Amino acid sequence: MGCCMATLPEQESETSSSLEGLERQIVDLFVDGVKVLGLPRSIGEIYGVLFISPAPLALDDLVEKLGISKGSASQGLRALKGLGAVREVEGNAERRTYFEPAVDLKRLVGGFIREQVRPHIESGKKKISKLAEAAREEPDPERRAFFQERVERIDNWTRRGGQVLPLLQRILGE
Amino acid sequence: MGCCMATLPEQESETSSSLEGLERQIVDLFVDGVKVLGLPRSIGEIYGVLFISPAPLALDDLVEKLGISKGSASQGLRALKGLGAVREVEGNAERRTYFEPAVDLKRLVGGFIREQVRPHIESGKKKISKLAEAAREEPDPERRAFFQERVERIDNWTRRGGQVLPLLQRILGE
DNA sequence: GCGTTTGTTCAAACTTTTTTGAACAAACGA
DNA sequence: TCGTTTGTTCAAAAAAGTTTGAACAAACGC
Repeated sequence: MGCCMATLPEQESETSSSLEGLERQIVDLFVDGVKVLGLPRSIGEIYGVLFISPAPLALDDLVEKLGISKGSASQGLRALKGLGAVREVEGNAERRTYFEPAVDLKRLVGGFIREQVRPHIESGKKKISKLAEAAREEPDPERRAFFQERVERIDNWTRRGGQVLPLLQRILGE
Repeated sequence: MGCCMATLPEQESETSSSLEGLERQIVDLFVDGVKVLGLPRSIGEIYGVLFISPAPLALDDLVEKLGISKGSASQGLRALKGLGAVREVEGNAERRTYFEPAVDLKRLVGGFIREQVRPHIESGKKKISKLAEAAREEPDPERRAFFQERVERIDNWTRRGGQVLPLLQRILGE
């Protein structure tokens, strides 16, 4: 795609963001959304602007629309790419790269699980096996039984968690 | 971004706490766990100590074991009660109140969804209906169609999210 | 009443996370 | 080659979030 589409000369710049009604509302919604997921506000802002933009946007568009620094925009885009929530638009002749949002829930949820959830489950598994070992070493038999029951319970939790994730993705994927 | 990229720093907590091996490991595990859920570390510490304690504990026990302030312990317990993750032990003759952890996953997940997830979904619904209205007011027909498609998509996401939650609870409840 | 124990509150101190912005590098055309 | 455009990096500043601790209140026994 050539340049910046039909929407045109964007009114006055300056003084932070130049978002108009609907855009502002969408951005706020996504900011809330990513906060719930424990991600920084700039991630929500960037995704929001891309989500409601009729055409792909470049880094500088985000800087201007949101009134954030280039550094923020760059890092935010990197994170969103990592989550699979944003992709670079292929095959535009220009030098600068344009981005568009991934908009299907399956992909978004999948990326979040892959990047934010799985790593914690993995590292948790290691810790749990160390726990089981520690519990076995308790000398008092009554306390040992109690500890082992508790460790076993945690182990069950993570096992069930691991089962739920693929199911979740399947359901959301339709 | 404390959250967006790969693995965690795995910090050991260190303070004037009197936790011994297994307790320490459990507490660290829960600290990591609640961090993933976006809750403060003291919540994880308190729940962890209660979880691995063979007998209920009172506020001052937590203060001593964890080396945290009374204020932290008080606030942490309040939050955990709100989540349904901890309950007061009934019918002990003493003046001080003792606490024990809720240990079934269904209850824990249910509390988290009720306290941390649902409120956001609710407030999101209101925002979405405002969004739909704003989209309808776009004069340009092409842009209007695009905006409406996007708003509709968000609406679908939340609808599906709302469907998944009870399902999740049912699966984890066994 | 008084002193003690138990727990809560909330402003200030502290900690952690996020954002900024200036320096840098790479790609391109002239 | 050089100047311009585009984007990245990272130390430091700012913002956000958490914990502390001293003041306060409530419940109890004496």
